[in-house]
Amino acid sequence: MSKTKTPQAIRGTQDIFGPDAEAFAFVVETFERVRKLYRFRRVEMPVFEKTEVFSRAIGETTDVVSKEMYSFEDRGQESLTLRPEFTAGIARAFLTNGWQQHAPLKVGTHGPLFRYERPQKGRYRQFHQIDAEIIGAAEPQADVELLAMADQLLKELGIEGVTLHLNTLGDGDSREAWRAALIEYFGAVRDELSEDSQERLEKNPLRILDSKDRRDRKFVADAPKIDAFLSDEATAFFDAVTSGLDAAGVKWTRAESLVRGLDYYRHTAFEFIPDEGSAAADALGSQSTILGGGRYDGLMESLGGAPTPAVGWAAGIERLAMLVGEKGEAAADAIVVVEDDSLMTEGVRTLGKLRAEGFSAEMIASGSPRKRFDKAVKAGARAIVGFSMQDGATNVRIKAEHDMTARIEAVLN
RNA sequence: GCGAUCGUAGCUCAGUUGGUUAGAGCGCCGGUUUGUGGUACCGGAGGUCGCGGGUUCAAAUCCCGUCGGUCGCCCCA
Repeated sequence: MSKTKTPQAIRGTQDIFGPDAEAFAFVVETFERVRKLYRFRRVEMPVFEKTEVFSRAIGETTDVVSKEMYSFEDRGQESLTLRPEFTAGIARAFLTNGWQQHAPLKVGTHGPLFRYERPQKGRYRQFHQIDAEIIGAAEPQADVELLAMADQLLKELGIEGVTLHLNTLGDGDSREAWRAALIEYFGAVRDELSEDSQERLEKNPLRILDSKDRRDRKFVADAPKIDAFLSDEATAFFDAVTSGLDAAGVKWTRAESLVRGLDYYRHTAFEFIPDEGSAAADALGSQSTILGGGRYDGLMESLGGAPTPAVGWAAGIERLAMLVGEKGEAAADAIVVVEDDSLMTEGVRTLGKLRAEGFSAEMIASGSPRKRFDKAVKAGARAIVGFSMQDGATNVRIKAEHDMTARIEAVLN
């Protein structure tokens, strides 16, 4: 006789339950409410796409594409990939569904994403994001609206001690010129850089700017600044974004070394980051960004579409949930206690009536009859309806908060 | 991919330099007690000490491997 082994959950996945699940739901519900406030339309996207959707949109050389994707061949020998982010799929949908007709299109969504990474605090292999995008809007006003929405969301979630870090990467030409200057600057001191940054020099020199290594940091301060390479248009665009944010009452701070990891970003780049020493920073460990995004004017072309300006952001639901505090499960409006099994029918009938009247209700009718009422008391419902037998007659007892007693009686009669 | 650390009942943990049948609290189930109520007492179920090797007369305890958790690097939300 061999015992069947219980399969383990896959590494980096979570079974979210109890207070964590409540916090998760609170984040999603708040996002949905704010989304409607800002008139973003809801979209539901596929969880997987052709691999090229991501490899072309995000960039072959990025870590996400080169070593973190869950890719597989389906039965038709097509290479598919579990979405590591939302933006690429939404861009693909915009092109393949003719959503150009709705431009400027504001959409929001949320759901699971997949990245093959080493799990740690606030980082999972299947994780969840909320996501907002404005597609087909070249105006800086779009950036402002998107950021105002993010800012309000965080406020409504009750998250404090978080600041919007804002930067511009300029247009394509500005970005390339800056990149070349950075390679030249850091290349001159190559041997003094950290091993990681020597590698970044080849692959993604912008990344050296936010290296945590002390050996790199002393050079970062004097590195070429993007501002010196911005075209007049790019400067004007960024000015319009910042003055718009001020007008909208969104606090921000300039972060000259803020860059984004994915290739498609242009102009505005931003992250909401907990302030140093804040409770939020402690709660998040080394995962500092809770919401990040930017403008991705070049993305549509990489997918074979017409040039289409767009901005978007995404935020990790798990990370936000860690910051919203304990969310207890709500107590039941009523608990029906059947203290004698012969009264089960009465109990079931009453339970149905209560629920039909909009009371959240559950029944306790198992275990030791004498302990059932105590269980209900412990569960902390707003009202308890007890059915018991006394001298051969049915006895109904209601223990409830003041106004509840009358309301429950009204339902029972 | 790299590094650190941990893995004993459902949960939180104890288990002395390796040495009888591995323990506690909480929770769960049952009984008694109380009786308009979250009481107290008694009893019970529940563990191949993550898994696999090794050392030893003897391993929860030491060694190796592996899987998993946690935290950090990288990367990112």
